[in-house]
Amino acid sequence: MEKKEMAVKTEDAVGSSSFPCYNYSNLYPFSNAFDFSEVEKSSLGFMELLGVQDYSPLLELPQLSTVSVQSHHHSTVTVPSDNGKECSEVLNHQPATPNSSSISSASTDAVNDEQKKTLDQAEEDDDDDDEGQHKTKKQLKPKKTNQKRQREPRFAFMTKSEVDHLEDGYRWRKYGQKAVKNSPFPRSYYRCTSVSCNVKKRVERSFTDPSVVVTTYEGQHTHPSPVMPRSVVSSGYANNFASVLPLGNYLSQYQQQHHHHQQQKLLVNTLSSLGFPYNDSSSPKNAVFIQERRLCSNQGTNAFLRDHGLLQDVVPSHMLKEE
DNA sequence: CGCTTTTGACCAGCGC
DNA sequence: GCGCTGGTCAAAAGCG
Repeated sequence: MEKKEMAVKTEDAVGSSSFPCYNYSNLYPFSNAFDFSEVEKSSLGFMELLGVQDYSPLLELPQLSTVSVQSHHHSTVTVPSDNGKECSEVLNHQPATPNSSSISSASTDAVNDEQKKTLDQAEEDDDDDDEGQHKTKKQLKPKKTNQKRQREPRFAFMTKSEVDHLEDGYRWRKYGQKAVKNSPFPRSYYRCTSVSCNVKKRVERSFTDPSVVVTTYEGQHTHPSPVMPRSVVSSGYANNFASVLPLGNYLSQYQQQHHHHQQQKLLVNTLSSLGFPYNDSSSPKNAVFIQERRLCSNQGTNAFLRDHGLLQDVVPSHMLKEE
Protein backbone atom coordinates (compact mmCIF):
# COMPACT_ATOMS: atom_id res chain seq x y z
CA MET A 1 0.00 0.00 0.00
CA GLU A 2 1.29 3.37 -0.86
CA LYS A 3 1.92 5.61 2.02
CA LYS A 4 0.29 8.69 0.61
CA GLU A 5 -2.81 6.78 -0.09
CA MET A 6 -2.82 5.45 3.42
CA ALA A 7 -2.58 8.89 4.87
CA VAL A 8 -5.48 10.07 2.83
CA LYS A 9 -7.57 7.14 3.78
CA THR A 10 -6.80 7.67 7.38
CA GLU A 11 -7.81 11.24 7.19
CA ASP A 12 -11.01 10.26 5.54
CA ALA A 13 -11.72 7.74 8.15
CA VAL A 14 -11.41 10.27 10.86
CA GLY A 15 -13.36 12.82 9.04
CA SER A 16 -16.22 10.47 8.57
CA SER A 17 -16.27 9.12 12.04
CA SER A 18 -19.45 9.67 13.88
CA PHE A 19 -18.16 9.98 17.36
CA PRO A 20 -20.46 12.61 18.74
CA CYS A 21 -18.61 14.26 21.59
CA TYR A 22 -15.10 14.96 20.59
CA ASN A 23 -13.46 17.23 18.16
CA TYR A 24 -11.08 15.51 15.84
CA SER A 25 -9.89 18.63 14.20
CA ASN A 26 -6.48 18.58 15.72
CA LEU A 27 -5.70 14.94 15.79
CA TYR A 28 -2.28 15.41 14.52
CA PRO A 29 -1.54 12.17 12.77
CA PHE A 30 -4.60 12.43 10.64
CA SER A 31 -4.42 15.96 9.59
CA ASN A 32 -1.93 17.42 7.21
CA ALA A 33 0.36 15.24 5.28
CA PHE A 34 2.09 12.97 7.65
CA ASP A 35 4.35 10.40 6.24
CA PHE A 36 3.31 7.33 8.12
CA SER A 37 5.88 5.21 6.50
CA GLU A 38 8.46 6.95 8.57
CA VAL A 39 7.21 5.53 11.75
CA GLU A 40 6.88 1.94 12.40
CA LYS A 41 4.16 -0.44 13.18
CA SER A 42 2.61 1.51 15.96
CA SER A 43 1.28 4.24 13.80
CA LEU A 44 0.56 1.88 11.03
CA GLY A 45 -1.68 -0.14 13.25
CA PHE A 46 -3.40 2.99 14.31
CA MET A 47 -4.01 4.00 10.76
CA GLU A 48 -5.52 0.74 9.93
CA LEU A 49 -7.64 0.86 12.95
CA LEU A 50 -8.96 4.11 11.71
CA GLY A 51 -10.16 2.75 8.50
CA VAL A 52 -7.34 1.82 6.28
CA GLN A 53 -8.36 -1.29 4.50
CA ASP A 54 -5.64 -3.70 5.27
CA TYR A 55 -6.00 -4.74 8.85
CA SER A 56 -3.53 -7.52 8.75
CA PRO A 57 -0.71 -5.86 10.62
CA LEU A 58 -3.04 -4.85 13.36
CA LEU A 59 -4.44 -8.31 13.56
CA GLU A 60 -1.06 -9.58 14.41
CA LEU A 61 -0.63 -7.39 17.39
CA PRO A 62 0.01 -9.93 20.06
CA GLN A 63 -1.48 -8.03 22.93
CA LEU A 64 -4.02 -5.55 23.86
CA SER A 65 -3.13 -2.41 22.05
CA THR A 66 -3.92 1.08 22.94
CA VAL A 67 -4.47 4.09 20.86
CA SER A 68 -4.56 7.26 22.80
CA VAL A 69 -5.43 10.43 21.05
CA GLN A 70 -5.28 13.78 22.64
CA SER A 71 -6.30 17.15 21.61
CA HIS A 72 -5.09 20.37 23.10
CA HIS A 73 -1.33 20.66 22.71
CA HIS A 74 -0.70 17.02 22.27
CA SER A 75 -1.98 14.44 19.95
CA THR A 76 -0.78 11.06 20.77
CA VAL A 77 -0.74 7.67 19.24
CA THR A 78 -0.07 4.72 21.40
CA VAL A 79 0.37 1.20 20.37
CA PRO A 80 2.14 -1.19 22.63
CA SER A 81 4.12 -3.86 21.06
CA ASP A 82 4.85 -7.18 22.50
CA ASN A 83 7.92 -9.19 22.09
CA GLY A 84 10.08 -8.15 19.24
CA LYS A 85 9.57 -11.24 17.19
CA GLU A 86 5.94 -10.73 16.67
CA CYS A 87 6.41 -7.08 16.15
CA SER A 88 8.88 -7.73 13.45
CA GLU A 89 6.31 -9.76 11.72
CA VAL A 90 3.99 -6.87 11.89
CA LEU A 91 6.60 -4.64 10.49
CA ASN A 92 6.91 -6.76 7.47
CA HIS A 93 3.61 -5.49 6.32
CA GLN A 94 4.90 -2.04 5.94
CA PRO A 95 6.54 -0.60 2.95
CA ALA A 96 10.21 -0.47 3.57
CA THR A 97 11.49 2.92 4.34
CA PRO A 98 14.98 4.26 4.44
CA ASN A 99 14.28 5.79 7.76
CA SER A 100 12.82 3.05 9.78
CA SER A 101 13.70 4.36 13.10
CA SER A 102 12.92 1.62 15.49
CA ILE A 103 10.14 3.11 17.38
CA SER A 104 8.39 0.03 18.30
CA SER A 105 9.77 -3.26 17.66
CA ALA A 106 13.33 -4.07 17.21
CA SER A 107 13.63 -7.44 18.69
CA THR A 108 16.83 -7.14 20.40
CA ASP A 109 17.55 -8.32 23.77
CA ALA A 110 16.98 -6.57 26.89
CA VAL A 111 18.79 -8.31 29.51
CA ASN A 112 18.02 -7.25 32.91
CA ASP A 113 20.53 -4.54 33.44
CA GLU A 114 21.37 -5.66 36.89
CA GLN A 115 22.13 -9.12 35.65
CA LYS A 116 24.20 -7.74 32.88
CA LYS A 117 26.19 -5.59 35.20
CA THR A 118 26.82 -8.50 37.45
CA LEU A 119 27.96 -10.53 34.54
CA ASP A 120 30.18 -7.83 33.28
CA GLN A 121 31.68 -7.38 36.66
CA ALA A 122 32.45 -11.06 36.92
CA GLU A 123 34.14 -11.04 33.58
CA GLU A 124 36.05 -7.97 34.51
CA ASP A 125 37.44 -9.80 37.47
CA ASP A 126 38.50 -12.65 35.25
CA ASP A 127 40.31 -10.32 32.93
CA ASP A 128 42.45 -8.65 35.48
CA ASP A 129 45.52 -10.10 33.85
CA ASP A 130 44.95 -8.14 30.70
CA GLU A 131 44.62 -4.87 32.44
CA GLY A 132 48.07 -3.69 31.57
CA GLN A 133 47.57 -4.36 27.92
CA HIS A 134 44.27 -2.56 27.61
CA LYS A 135 44.68 0.24 30.01
CA THR A 136 43.98 2.91 27.46
CA LYS A 137 40.98 1.10 26.16
CA LYS A 138 37.65 1.18 27.81
CA GLN A 139 37.06 -1.86 29.87
CA LEU A 140 33.86 -2.82 28.19
CA LYS A 141 33.51 -6.51 28.45
CA PRO A 142 31.71 -8.70 26.01
CA LYS A 143 28.22 -9.38 27.19
CA LYS A 144 28.37 -13.06 26.74
CA THR A 145 24.96 -14.54 27.05
CA ASN A 146 24.00 -17.80 25.54
CA GLN A 147 20.39 -16.95 25.60
CA LYS A 148 18.85 -14.10 23.75
CA ARG A 149 17.85 -11.21 25.81
CA GLN A 150 14.16 -10.59 25.95
CA ARG A 151 12.51 -7.36 25.13
CA GLU A 152 9.98 -5.90 27.46
CA PRO A 153 6.72 -4.83 25.90
CA ARG A 154 6.96 -1.47 24.30
CA PHE A 155 4.55 1.38 24.07
CA ALA A 156 5.12 4.03 21.49
CA PHE A 157 3.69 7.49 21.58
CA MET A 158 3.70 10.24 19.07
CA THR A 159 3.33 13.53 20.74
CA LYS A 160 3.18 16.93 19.25
CA SER A 161 5.36 18.90 21.53
CA GLU A 162 8.07 21.44 21.52
CA VAL A 163 10.04 19.72 24.20
CA ASP A 164 11.68 16.41 23.58
CA HIS A 165 11.62 14.93 26.99
CA LEU A 166 8.08 15.15 28.27
CA GLU A 167 7.31 15.16 31.93
CA ASP A 168 5.44 11.98 32.64
CA GLY A 169 5.57 11.66 36.37
CA TYR A 170 8.59 9.44 36.54
CA ARG A 171 12.19 10.31 36.98
CA TRP A 172 14.55 9.37 34.19
CA ARG A 173 18.25 9.35 33.74
CA LYS A 174 19.60 9.77 30.28
CA TYR A 175 22.12 7.09 29.46
CA GLY A 176 22.71 7.57 25.81
CA GLN A 177 22.06 9.49 22.68
CA LYS A 178 22.44 8.33 19.14
CA ALA A 179 22.09 9.93 15.81
CA VAL A 180 19.18 8.56 13.87
CA LYS A 181 19.84 7.49 10.38
CA ASN A 182 18.49 9.95 7.81
CA SER A 183 17.32 12.23 10.52
CA PRO A 184 18.86 15.41 11.85
CA PHE A 185 17.38 14.70 15.22
CA PRO A 186 19.11 12.39 17.66
CA ARG A 187 17.43 9.70 19.69
CA SER A 188 17.83 9.86 23.42
CA TYR A 189 17.78 6.89 25.75
CA TYR A 190 16.46 7.17 29.25
CA ARG A 191 16.22 4.77 32.14
CA CYS A 192 13.94 5.04 35.13
CA THR A 193 15.98 6.16 38.11
CA SER A 194 14.12 4.00 40.55
CA VAL A 195 16.12 1.12 41.84
CA SER A 196 14.98 -2.24 40.54
CA CYS A 197 12.85 -0.56 37.92
CA ASN A 198 14.01 -1.49 34.46
CA VAL A 199 11.77 0.73 32.47
CA LYS A 200 13.45 2.52 29.65
CA LYS A 201 12.28 5.00 27.16
CA ARG A 202 13.54 6.42 23.94
CA VAL A 203 12.74 9.84 22.72
CA GLU A 204 13.22 11.04 19.22
CA ARG A 205 11.79 13.70 17.03
CA SER A 206 10.20 12.86 13.76
CA PHE A 207 12.28 14.27 11.00
CA THR A 208 9.28 14.50 8.73
CA ASP A 209 7.61 16.75 11.20
CA PRO A 210 9.92 18.18 13.84
CA SER A 211 7.01 19.13 15.98
CA VAL A 212 6.28 15.49 16.66
CA VAL A 213 8.11 13.66 19.38
CA VAL A 214 8.07 9.90 19.37
CA THR A 215 8.42 8.41 22.80
CA THR A 216 8.79 4.70 23.26
CA TYR A 217 8.48 3.08 26.64
CA GLU A 218 9.89 -0.33 27.31
CA GLY A 219 8.91 -2.30 30.34
CA GLN A 220 6.64 -1.53 33.19
CA HIS A 221 7.31 0.48 36.27
CA THR A 222 7.49 -1.49 39.45
CA HIS A 223 6.63 1.50 41.54
CA PRO A 224 4.14 4.33 41.60
CA SER A 225 4.86 7.59 39.93
CA PRO A 226 7.00 9.64 42.30
CA VAL A 227 6.38 12.98 40.69
CA MET A 228 2.95 13.28 39.21
CA PRO A 229 0.31 12.96 41.89
CA ARG A 230 -3.27 12.62 40.87
CA SER A 231 -3.94 16.01 42.34
CA VAL A 232 -2.42 17.73 39.37
CA VAL A 233 -4.75 16.27 36.84
CA SER A 234 -7.04 19.22 37.06
CA SER A 235 -4.40 21.24 35.34
CA GLY A 236 -5.01 20.97 31.67
CA TYR A 237 -1.44 20.66 30.61
CA ALA A 238 -0.45 18.21 33.24
CA ASN A 239 -3.66 16.43 32.66
CA ASN A 240 -2.69 15.56 29.18
CA PHE A 241 0.65 14.23 30.15
CA ALA A 242 -0.62 12.38 33.10
CA SER A 243 -3.14 10.64 31.01
CA VAL A 244 -0.93 9.50 28.25
CA LEU A 245 2.56 8.85 29.23
CA PRO A 246 2.25 6.34 32.02
CA LEU A 247 -0.31 4.62 29.92
CA GLY A 248 1.53 1.44 29.43
CA ASN A 249 1.81 0.85 33.07
CA TYR A 250 -1.80 1.46 33.86
CA LEU A 251 -2.99 -0.32 30.85
CA SER A 252 -1.12 -3.34 31.96
CA GLN A 253 -2.73 -3.15 35.35
CA TYR A 254 -6.00 -2.93 33.62
CA GLN A 255 -5.24 -5.95 31.55
CA GLN A 256 -4.41 -7.94 34.60
CA GLN A 257 -7.66 -7.07 36.24
CA HIS A 258 -10.08 -7.81 33.47
CA HIS A 259 -11.04 -10.83 31.58
CA HIS A 260 -10.47 -11.16 28.00
CA HIS A 261 -14.07 -11.04 26.86
CA GLN A 262 -14.51 -7.85 28.79
CA GLN A 263 -11.65 -6.37 26.91
CA GLN A 264 -13.22 -7.37 23.71
CA LYS A 265 -16.49 -5.87 24.75
CA LEU A 266 -14.67 -2.66 25.44
CA LEU A 267 -13.10 -2.80 22.08
CA VAL A 268 -16.35 -3.33 20.32
CA ASN A 269 -18.05 -0.60 22.24
CA THR A 270 -15.24 1.81 21.74
CA LEU A 271 -14.73 1.23 18.09
CA SER A 272 -18.38 1.27 17.28
CA SER A 273 -18.91 4.41 19.26
CA LEU A 274 -16.17 5.99 17.26
CA GLY A 275 -17.71 4.85 14.08
CA PHE A 276 -14.82 2.64 13.20
CA PRO A 277 -15.26 -0.73 11.67
CA TYR A 278 -14.54 -3.64 13.85
CA ASN A 279 -14.38 -7.21 12.83
CA ASP A 280 -15.92 -9.11 15.67
CA SER A 281 -14.47 -12.36 14.54
CA SER A 282 -10.95 -11.11 14.77
CA SER A 283 -8.66 -12.40 17.37
CA PRO A 284 -9.09 -10.92 20.82
CA LYS A 285 -5.45 -10.17 20.90
CA ASN A 286 -6.16 -7.37 18.51
CA ALA A 287 -8.07 -5.39 21.03
CA VAL A 288 -7.55 -1.74 20.47
CA PHE A 289 -8.77 1.00 22.68
CA ILE A 290 -9.23 4.51 21.63
CA GLN A 291 -9.33 7.20 24.14
CA GLU A 292 -9.66 10.87 23.78
CA ARG A 293 -9.75 13.64 26.24
CA ARG A 294 -11.53 16.84 25.72
CA LEU A 295 -9.76 20.09 25.80
CA CYS A 296 -11.17 20.99 29.15
CA SER A 297 -12.26 17.71 30.50
CA ASN A 298 -14.71 17.83 33.27
CA GLN A 299 -15.00 14.12 33.44
CA GLY A 300 -13.53 12.32 36.32
CA THR A 301 -14.60 13.37 39.70
CA ASN A 302 -12.31 12.92 42.61
CA ALA A 303 -14.17 9.85 43.59
CA PHE A 304 -13.70 8.51 40.16
CA LEU A 305 -10.04 9.15 40.25
CA ARG A 306 -9.77 7.42 43.53
CA ASP A 307 -11.48 4.41 42.23
CA HIS A 308 -9.66 4.02 38.99
CA GLY A 309 -6.40 5.79 39.24
CA LEU A 310 -5.36 6.62 35.73
CA LEU A 311 -7.61 4.05 34.28
CA GLN A 312 -10.06 6.68 33.26
CA ASP A 313 -7.37 8.06 31.12
CA VAL A 314 -7.22 4.86 29.22
CA VAL A 315 -10.80 3.82 29.04
CA PRO A 316 -13.75 6.14 28.70
CA SER A 317 -15.73 6.47 31.86
CA HIS A 318 -18.91 4.97 30.55
CA MET A 319 -17.02 1.83 29.79
CA LEU A 320 -15.56 1.63 33.19
CA LYS A 321 -19.00 1.72 34.63
CA GLU A 322 -19.77 -1.38 32.75
CA GLU A 323 -17.18 -3.33 34.56
C1' DC B 1 28.80 16.35 46.82
C1' DG B 2 25.56 13.77 44.55
C1' DC B 3 23.01 13.38 40.66
C1' DT B 4 22.38 14.06 35.69
C1' DT B 5 23.96 14.82 31.06
C1' DT B 6 27.25 14.38 27.42
C1' DT B 7 29.72 11.73 24.35
C1' DG B 8 32.90 8.56 22.25
C1' DA B 9 33.69 3.77 22.45
C1' DC B 10 32.04 -0.65 22.50
C1' DC B 11 28.85 -4.60 21.70
C1' DA B 12 25.27 -7.43 19.42
C1' DG B 13 22.31 -8.45 15.76
C1' DC B 14 21.39 -8.53 11.09
C1' DG B 15 21.89 -8.43 6.10
C1' DC B 16 24.82 -9.06 2.35
C1' DG C 1 33.62 -12.05 7.38
C1' DC C 2 32.38 -7.40 7.00
C1' DG C 3 29.88 -3.31 7.45
C1' DC C 4 25.95 -1.05 9.20
C1' DT C 5 22.97 0.19 12.83
C1' DG C 6 20.66 0.30 17.28
C1' DG C 7 21.55 0.06 21.93
C1' DT C 8 24.50 0.49 26.03
C1' DC C 9 28.49 1.66 28.85
C1' DA C 10 31.11 4.65 31.57
C1' DA C 11 34.38 8.51 32.20
C1' DA C 12 34.16 13.23 32.21
C1' DA C 13 31.75 17.36 32.51
C1' DG C 14 27.91 20.01 34.10
C1' DC C 15 24.73 21.50 37.48
C1' DG C 16 22.22 22.76 41.69
